[in-house]
Amino acid sequence: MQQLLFDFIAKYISLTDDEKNVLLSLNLFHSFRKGTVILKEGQKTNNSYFVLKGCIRSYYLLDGDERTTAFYTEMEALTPPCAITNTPSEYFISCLEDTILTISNADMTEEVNSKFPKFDIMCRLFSAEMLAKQRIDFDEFKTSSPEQRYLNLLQKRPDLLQRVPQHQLASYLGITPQSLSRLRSRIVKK
Amino acid sequence: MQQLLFDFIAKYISLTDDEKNVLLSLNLFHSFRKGTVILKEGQKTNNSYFVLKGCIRSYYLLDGDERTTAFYTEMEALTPPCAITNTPSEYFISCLEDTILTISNADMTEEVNSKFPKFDIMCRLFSAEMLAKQRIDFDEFKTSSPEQRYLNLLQKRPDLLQRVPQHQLASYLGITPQSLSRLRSRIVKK
DNA sequence: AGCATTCGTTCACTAAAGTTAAGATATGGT
DNA sequence: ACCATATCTTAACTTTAGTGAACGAATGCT
Repeated sequence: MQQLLFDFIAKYISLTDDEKNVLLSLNLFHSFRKGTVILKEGQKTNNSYFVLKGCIRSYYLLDGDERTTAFYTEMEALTPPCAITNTPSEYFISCLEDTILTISNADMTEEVNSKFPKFDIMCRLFSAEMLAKQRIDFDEFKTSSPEQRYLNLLQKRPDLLQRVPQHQLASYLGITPQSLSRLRSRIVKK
Repeated sequence: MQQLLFDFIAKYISLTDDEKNVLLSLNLFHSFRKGTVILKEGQKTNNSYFVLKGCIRSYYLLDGDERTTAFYTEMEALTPPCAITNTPSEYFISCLEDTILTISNADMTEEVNSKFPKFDIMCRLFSAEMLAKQRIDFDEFKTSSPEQRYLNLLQKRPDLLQRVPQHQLASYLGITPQSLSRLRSRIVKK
């Protein structure tokens, strides 16, 4: 697991053994069983999560039912907006599978970044990259119909279709489970 | 204009006069007339834009018609995904109004950040903030109907309704101009 | 194994958005 | 002021999504 993290960081900056040891001393690694709710609505946190193995999912509870907005799998990072704005969380995060995460918070980030300023550089590069990715996702979502969005997902993240229950995929696509089921049978007919 | 920029930066880090002068020496400020296309599809750039005054808009050209995905107004920043991935742009950016921007690129960022490492900190904080904002926007978009999205926009960015032609707003909301017109008259009736 | 719950599909019906077209206004350029 | 173009609205029709309900299959629990 540690190596997975170091390999990921190596894409942005190179670490000395000293620096690696500082990271290891932070007790970043955490395991959760499938179904564990990591963050609840209304709860405050300034944690950031980085998925080493498994899958986590963010969802809102609106009118009594869940609205899934994102899935995070291997090598993807999630800092809940509430951690930035320092307000109670608007949504839940739970583990779709047995999952291993790193969990860090703003204080840890500040500490590491002040010891090793190049971490700021990595954070900046990684943030910019995530921002660009998310922008593209959002744009694609806006400019497509539900059917196109499903086909797009089929192409870009076929693993999700295997890992995720269909009703969660549906709300991720911005539609109801019934619509997704219909849409799928429509596609098969073609 | 310069003061607007410095005030904005001051929200994240404090600048010495020396540092301000370095920024001023970079020739960041640019004016454009309404309608000017700043970035074209297929074009490569690694520019980032920050709106000091006016409004710019990003849009795709799909099947011959424009699909607006975002508006950026005062104190909002845009780094096109193509500037991160170093690929040709998938979309256009144009000025909705007479607009004053700062334009910077990756080289300038690297140079300033290496001279004054605290810029990395500002970039990191600002990126994280934008990421959180965009995430919330995306989530709201996914979990709402077109009508709710319109009402939401009315609350959160009423200025846009004044500044932006309706057919551009429609595609920003992910619907056709006809649907927006219909939806509006539906709301008035209630 | 038995039971309850969750999940996916189907159906009938309703509501809303897409599409095509037409007409009315507004806008910009010369 | 004039014309061409862009913009907004309305309407009729088609397609698709939302809703509520029913059913069977799969899943999880004890």
